[in-house]
Amino acid sequence: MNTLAEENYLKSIYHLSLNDSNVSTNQIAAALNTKAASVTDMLKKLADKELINYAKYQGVTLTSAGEKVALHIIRKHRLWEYFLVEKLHFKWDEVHDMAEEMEHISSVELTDRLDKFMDYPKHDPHGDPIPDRDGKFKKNELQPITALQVNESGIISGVRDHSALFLQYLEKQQLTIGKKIKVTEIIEYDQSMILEVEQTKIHISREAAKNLLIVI
Amino acid sequence: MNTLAEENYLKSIYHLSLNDSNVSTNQIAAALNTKAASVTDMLKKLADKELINYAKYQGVTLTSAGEKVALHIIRKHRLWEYFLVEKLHFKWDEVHDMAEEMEHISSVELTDRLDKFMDYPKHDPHGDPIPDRDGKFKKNELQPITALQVNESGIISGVRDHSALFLQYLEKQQLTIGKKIKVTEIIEYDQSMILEVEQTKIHISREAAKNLLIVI
DNA sequence: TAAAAAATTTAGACTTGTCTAAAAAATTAT
DNA sequence: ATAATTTTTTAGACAAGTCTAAATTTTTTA
Ligand SMILES: [Mn+2]
Ligand SMILES: [Mn+2]
Ligand SMILES: [Mn+2]
Ligand SMILES: [Mn+2]
Repeated sequence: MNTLAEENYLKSIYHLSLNDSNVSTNQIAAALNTKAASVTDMLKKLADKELINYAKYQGVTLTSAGEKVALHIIRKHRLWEYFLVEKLHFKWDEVHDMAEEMEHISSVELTDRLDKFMDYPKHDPHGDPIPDRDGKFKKNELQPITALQVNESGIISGVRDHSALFLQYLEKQQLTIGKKIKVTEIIEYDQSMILEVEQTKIHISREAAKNLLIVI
Repeated sequence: MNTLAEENYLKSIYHLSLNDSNVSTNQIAAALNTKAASVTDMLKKLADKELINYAKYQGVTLTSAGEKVALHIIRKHRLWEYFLVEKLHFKWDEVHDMAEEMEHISSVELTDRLDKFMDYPKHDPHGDPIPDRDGKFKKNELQPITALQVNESGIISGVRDHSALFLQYLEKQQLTIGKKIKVTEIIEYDQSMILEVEQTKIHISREAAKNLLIVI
């Protein structure tokens, strides 16, 4: 059906589309660790297959066929991440690269049975929503904790940075999905925040705070 | 490390080696549904990587490095087949093609944890032994039921033909792994066999009998 | 609004894995 | 032991996906 490379391009375009409605060649090249010239070549192929809308120099958007493919890959990625953490007991910072391979396993029946086996999880280990077999999911209404004032609270529900380094840092600070946090102080000098999590106080930089998402 | 194509070649060479010590170019081409010329090209690459012993026109054998790679792929193939049948409740004739994709998932840690998750199964759904992480496994001492005389018994433990058609046929006849069978009659005319399985009599052709393996 | 800078595309090349057709080697038959 | 047949390898080509360098277009700056 679609090649591995095509699938990876569609997935990247989907993710980049969440921030910018038109995705540029250079953005895709950066995301996929490749060169702009290679991206241009692939965009022509994807446009021929009517998976993207592409006009030279104008950037791209996914067609609804392309979005469907992208969401199916993302569904598989997140289901396998959930499997790896919940069934095989990997840590949340260990599963992304494995899921990058597993998301390309093609069987739809397998995907649906995996979903059932795990009792239809709604979110992956990083708090990202898992699309159902039709590609539908509830959009997370998450905010960075920098949106909170002193004495306001929220529940940790996602991350903006998925790097192993950040995830490990959060784990060490007990700042994991589902934990309730309260802002006890915002340091005026550098806007860093002091949080209360399960009776302990934790000091995090504004940089980290921007990447930690909560539901209020 | 090794490409998907390289892995498939090594696996085929391993399987063919079980019947013939030296594997020919044409045998590999037939097994992989490709052309002899393509095989020759790949054999040169695998020989350069010291995964096979290859001398022009002489056929090939795996080096011990090559065998190690092949056994690791086969380990993954059989573990995933077991997973698909035991955890996701697929039928034994449905899992092979999915496992052909899943066997290329690279993480060794994932493979070992999957093994543990399923409590270290020794055989896949078709009765084939699952190599451990060092590539070791007990060689099955199986015989086709054609080796039995009238009134002799055995336990169904494997198949020689893995096609969905044969597996579905066996399933329908209740001839599944673990069942005890007794030969009640061998028809002189065509050597077909009448078996007793759980109080019922089943008539199978010699052709089918040759592909059904038992332990005595 | 014209020049400079940045982004994007084109041109041409390379790698992997495949193919067909032709040549060479090995095997089988007479 | 030679001829015929089969097997295997070589030669040359092609598609997918990538790259560098050069050309083109768009955007920014002055
Ligand atoms: Mn991930
Ligand atoms: Mn994730
Ligand atoms: Mn199989
Ligand atoms: Mn099997």
